[in-house]
Amino acid sequence: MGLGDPIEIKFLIDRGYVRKKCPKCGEYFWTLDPDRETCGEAPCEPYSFIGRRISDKSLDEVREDFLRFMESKGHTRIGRYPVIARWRDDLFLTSASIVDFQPFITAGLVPPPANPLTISQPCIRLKDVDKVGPTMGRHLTIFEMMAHHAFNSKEKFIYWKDRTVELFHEYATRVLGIPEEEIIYKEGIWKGGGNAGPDLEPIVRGLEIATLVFMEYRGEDGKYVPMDTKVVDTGYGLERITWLLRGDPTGFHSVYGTLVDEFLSELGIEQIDGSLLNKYSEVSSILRELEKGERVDTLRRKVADILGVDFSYLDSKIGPLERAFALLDHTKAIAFMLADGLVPSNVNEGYLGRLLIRRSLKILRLLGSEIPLSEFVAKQVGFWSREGFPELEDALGRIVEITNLEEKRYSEILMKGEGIVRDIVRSKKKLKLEDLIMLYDSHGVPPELLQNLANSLGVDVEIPDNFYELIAARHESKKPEAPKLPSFIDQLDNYPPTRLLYYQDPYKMEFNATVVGHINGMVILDSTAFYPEGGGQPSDVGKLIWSNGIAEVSKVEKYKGRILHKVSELPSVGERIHGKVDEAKRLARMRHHTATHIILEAAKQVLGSHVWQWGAQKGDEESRLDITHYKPISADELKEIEILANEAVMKNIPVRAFWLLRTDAEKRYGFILYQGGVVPNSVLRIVDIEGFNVQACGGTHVKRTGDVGVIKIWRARRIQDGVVRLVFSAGKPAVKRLIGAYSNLKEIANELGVDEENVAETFSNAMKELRDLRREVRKHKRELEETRIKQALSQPKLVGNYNVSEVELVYLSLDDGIKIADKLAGSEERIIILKKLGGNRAMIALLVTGGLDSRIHAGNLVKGVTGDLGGGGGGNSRLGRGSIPKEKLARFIEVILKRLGGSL
RNA sequence: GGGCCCGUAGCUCAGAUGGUAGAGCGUCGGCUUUGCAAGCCGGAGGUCCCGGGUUCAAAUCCCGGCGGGUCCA
Repeated sequence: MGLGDPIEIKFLIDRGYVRKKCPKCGEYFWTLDPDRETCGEAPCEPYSFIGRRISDKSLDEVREDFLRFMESKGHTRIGRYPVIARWRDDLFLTSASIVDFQPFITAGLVPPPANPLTISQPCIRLKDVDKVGPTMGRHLTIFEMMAHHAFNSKEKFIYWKDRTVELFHEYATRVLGIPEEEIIYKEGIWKGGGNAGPDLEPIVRGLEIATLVFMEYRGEDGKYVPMDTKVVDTGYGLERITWLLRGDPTGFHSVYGTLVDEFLSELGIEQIDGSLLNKYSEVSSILRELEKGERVDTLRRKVADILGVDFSYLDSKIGPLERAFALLDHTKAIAFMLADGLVPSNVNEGYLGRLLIRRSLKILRLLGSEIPLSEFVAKQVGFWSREGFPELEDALGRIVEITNLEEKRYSEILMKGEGIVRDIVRSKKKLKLEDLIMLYDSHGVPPELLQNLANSLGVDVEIPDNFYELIAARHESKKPEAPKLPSFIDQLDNYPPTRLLYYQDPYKMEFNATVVGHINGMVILDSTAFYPEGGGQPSDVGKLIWSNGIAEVSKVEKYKGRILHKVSELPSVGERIHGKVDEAKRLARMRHHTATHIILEAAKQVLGSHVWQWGAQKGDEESRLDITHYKPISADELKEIEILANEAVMKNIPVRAFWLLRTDAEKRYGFILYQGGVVPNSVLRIVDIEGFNVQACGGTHVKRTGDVGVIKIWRARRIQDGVVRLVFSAGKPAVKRLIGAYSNLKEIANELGVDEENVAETFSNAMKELRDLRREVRKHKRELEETRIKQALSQPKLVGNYNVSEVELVYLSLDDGIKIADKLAGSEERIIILKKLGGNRAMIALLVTGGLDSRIHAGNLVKGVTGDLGGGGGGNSRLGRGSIPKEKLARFIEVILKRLGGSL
């Protein structure tokens, strides 16, 4: 059976279901009613559940009923995973329950935490973010996917298609109370994450409430081939099911209950007539144009037509509601993301968080609300803490703080944007598309928010429909190339995997081994103590020594379990060698590596659980650790982190490294393991600083924290939004630099004549004094120079018809001299020559005042004369300046005076 | 990771084509006013982020660094 074949479920056939084809959408479906025409799903048919209540269960109750039912059918209930997909490097957010188990469990490489299992997983999807609100609850960015999963391997079969459909069927009829004849099963094909399989989508009263996927193929060379593990991947939309049961006017009423009214009254939006909203919801379900990218108001016009109501009336009623609904959804998503440790940023998942926060702020502004966003988010925290997620409450303080910081930053950006718009309008009298693009692209100001401002400045702004596509087009760039595998990668299979001595004993620096082969000028041994580059730890260097040779090892790499040593000389295959790792370097790196784990933990304890390792690089003298944090680390916090880290050192805690099966490790320690990135293995190496910190890590570590020695953090600086880099040293280099720094300090203290404790204060006093003195000196210089210039002006030489004065500046720069001379000359007709000697050149300026410049062009005059004298110059008609060799100065004056005299 | 923008007085920012560093707000002093809101006059306040280069001459042009912002994936 292949993809696209009819999906024949014995269970359904036995119950009398027949297969039909929907004339509207062309899809195949199964129904108990032989006379049924269409597949029953919107838009082929409108919703028929609105206003028809089956039960009034809340979201929380529906969730609990589901999980209990699946437990009664032999499933083990497991807790939710974070909405940030920490265990994956190909996804930022958890977008489906199956995401929790990919890729290792679905591929059969790692056993699942339980089998079969049931879960209700909060998921976030930003793909349909524009539709949240307008579709009255069909689309949400955050929703819960309830699921039961079974992982069928060759060794162990759990259940497959029939049982899956049977489970759904019993749940729908017995637990939810839906009459059997109302359930329609639509056939489909599901693809995602490299896997595929047929699926059945149960439809009830126009709404698809679940997807039952039978994952049995994986993509290979453009074709789908059967998988060894067949996975039952179901997804039950908790929000949709609750909506269906309650028959509320919109999905938001079902999900958010009392919050809907609270939000509306806070926002000052009036309630809308319930029956109109019911009708709007029903009709909107059949208009799928929106999902094809049609504009919202086009959709609304059509609905107004169908309902026979005035468009502008409908628009004024529904518009604000839609925004409030979107705000309900976004603020819930924000609460979950921040609670799960997301730090807003301009990159990665941090950017997705910021996107939702900014969208919400934009909504608030468009609604004219001045209530801080954090108040709405805090309401969500309170609400969902009571509705099954008590863990949100613990993060409330941080959630509010981050939201407020983001709001503050956003208003700053908008204010800046307004200023830029005013400037543009003032100078160009219009706002062009390229200005809008610049504003958004460089400053983050969305054009929608500029319309009011622009109108008030009397300028039209037209935002093209494809504005954001234009932005995207500007950023089209080629995708980063996949990391290149070395050409010899296939030859590696000819050699046995290397035994890794550095894991058996990280302190073993000398060893004996046999050469098993060469590749590309690099040596493969049967075993080695050389650590290859990886996990931010640079590769070891050292020596290989054999009977009649010796070679420097300059670099060590690891591919497919084989370790390659780059050497200066090749020992022949079969040769017994003695290896010596550069011990000093290796020990320094081990200390730095363990110190990295210690500092990370200290930072988490001081700053909060949102702190996550972003990247790290170990060195010999200095290492760095980048962590996520939403504001700069203060000096006090940094001290606290340092003290905590050094206390961990002094406690001399044992550091243990061992291997664990991935699932067991996750169960035992959680996803906090994946600090250094996701390890793509089914077995993880765990580095455990007992009772302090645990991480999955492939590096070499010291035996006890005491071996790290002193930890000193040199500086903390933001390397990008939401990420702070800590630069530190551990052990010897830390001690060396501390000693050096202290002796420097002493020297300065000596110089200042105070003891070390008072250096900072004394120095800042001295600086202040220096500033004051400088100011005073400049004042005096100015006064002295001014009297000299005054004197020169009072005794001008008459050259031709001009009053010419000549001054050599002693105290001031040429610029300052010009200023003073110009001021003193006032409106009198004067020609002033200023000279300033420096090095072996003379700088000169010729100032022409009182309108004389209509007859003499100072710049040209200077340019001509200096040019003849081996210098250069220029300027405008009032002021000419230039420079010449010092010894030509007298000649310069002579020529200038001659020309002034003769130029009549 | 890639692109773009920015760094000038305490703050917000001007400073085409290189040639005497400015404005508004704030601050200080004075005047006007019964007082307040405010108005008028005057003063102080600058390592033009740092370092190189080009040039007779760089806030301005070029290169590098540091710092900030923003967009995209």
